Amino acid sequence: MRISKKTEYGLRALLELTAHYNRVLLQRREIARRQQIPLEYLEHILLRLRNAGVLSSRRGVGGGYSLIKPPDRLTLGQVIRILDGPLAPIGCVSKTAYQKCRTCPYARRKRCPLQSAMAEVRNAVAGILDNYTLTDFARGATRKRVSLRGRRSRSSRSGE
Amino acid sequence: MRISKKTEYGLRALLELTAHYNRVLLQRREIARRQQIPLEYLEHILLRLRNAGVLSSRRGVGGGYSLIKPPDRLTLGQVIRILDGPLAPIGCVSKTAYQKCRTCPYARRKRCPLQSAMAEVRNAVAGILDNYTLTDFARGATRKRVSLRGRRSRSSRSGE
DNA sequence: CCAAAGTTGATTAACTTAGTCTAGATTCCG
DNA sequence: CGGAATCTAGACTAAGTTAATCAACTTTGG
Repeated sequence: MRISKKTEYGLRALLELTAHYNRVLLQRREIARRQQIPLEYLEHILLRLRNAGVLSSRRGVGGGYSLIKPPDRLTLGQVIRILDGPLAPIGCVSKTAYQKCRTCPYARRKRCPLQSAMAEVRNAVAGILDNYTLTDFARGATRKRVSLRGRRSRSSRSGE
Repeated sequence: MRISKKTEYGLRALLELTAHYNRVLLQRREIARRQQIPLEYLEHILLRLRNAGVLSSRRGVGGGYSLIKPPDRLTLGQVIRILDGPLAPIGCVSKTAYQKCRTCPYARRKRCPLQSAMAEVRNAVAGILDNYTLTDFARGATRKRVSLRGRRSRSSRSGE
């Protein structure tokens, strides 16, 4: 049930970008230095977040990266899905990347024991990470649980 | 945050062994057939569960596998740790396999944002899986949440 | 034009996953 | 005892993933 280094680095990079939100652009070099991330590897991660619509960037002199949306509109769940894939432990309980069980002997019956158990895990994990904003994250605090309620962003309605 | 095929197969195999607890020994062949698991791969899994003290086995004619302990004394958390490793998303919040962060710039400060967030996930996951017994699992039901309280097995005091 | 900075894709080494295969050790039965 | 059934153990493999590294290219500001 691990997250990858890529995701760890990505989240740490977003910590820096959250602290600089609405200030100057942050350069890869600076992010890498402060968070002790290998520069060349960080490039890939920032690029991926950019292509996923999380970051914007500008090239050339004085270029760098910044968050596109305010940090209280982006959750750890969204970021982890971008970098590491679905939160669900198993495809058949994923809400954002559902996959039918192919060989499971319970596939056609009312309920599959594995599915019940893993669904419970998925819901717990998504319940935490989809309500944990970058703002909460940067604050190092336990999230404020209702921070997204009522102004749900398009992609985060507790979907796994 | 996936579980591996190995773990999936292992849990499905334990489903069969739970159903046969205190009856005849179950053979690999039979388990593989019923749960549609590649026989040779299943061997590895059963062996690993045996070496971890979960199963006992007997060779020769009429041999097979059986659970060592009653199925309400074994949790999904224990099984997943044996086959897939720690439940924690990141080493520095694991209770059963703690690893100090090596390069994290927060390592020496009061608190690390990543650690706070991931600890919350770990606790949620372990809270579910360490109280989900094979009996609950086989029943396909949501666990009875207090099933282990008061008679905690040596290895499962909510340790990740 | 030039230097700073992001963009992209190729490449790599180590590891993990999912599985197969072969040879050997036990056990039971006749 | 001999042989069939069954588990034990470890080598082997193909494909994929992880965690990088590197080099070439494009864009931007001055």
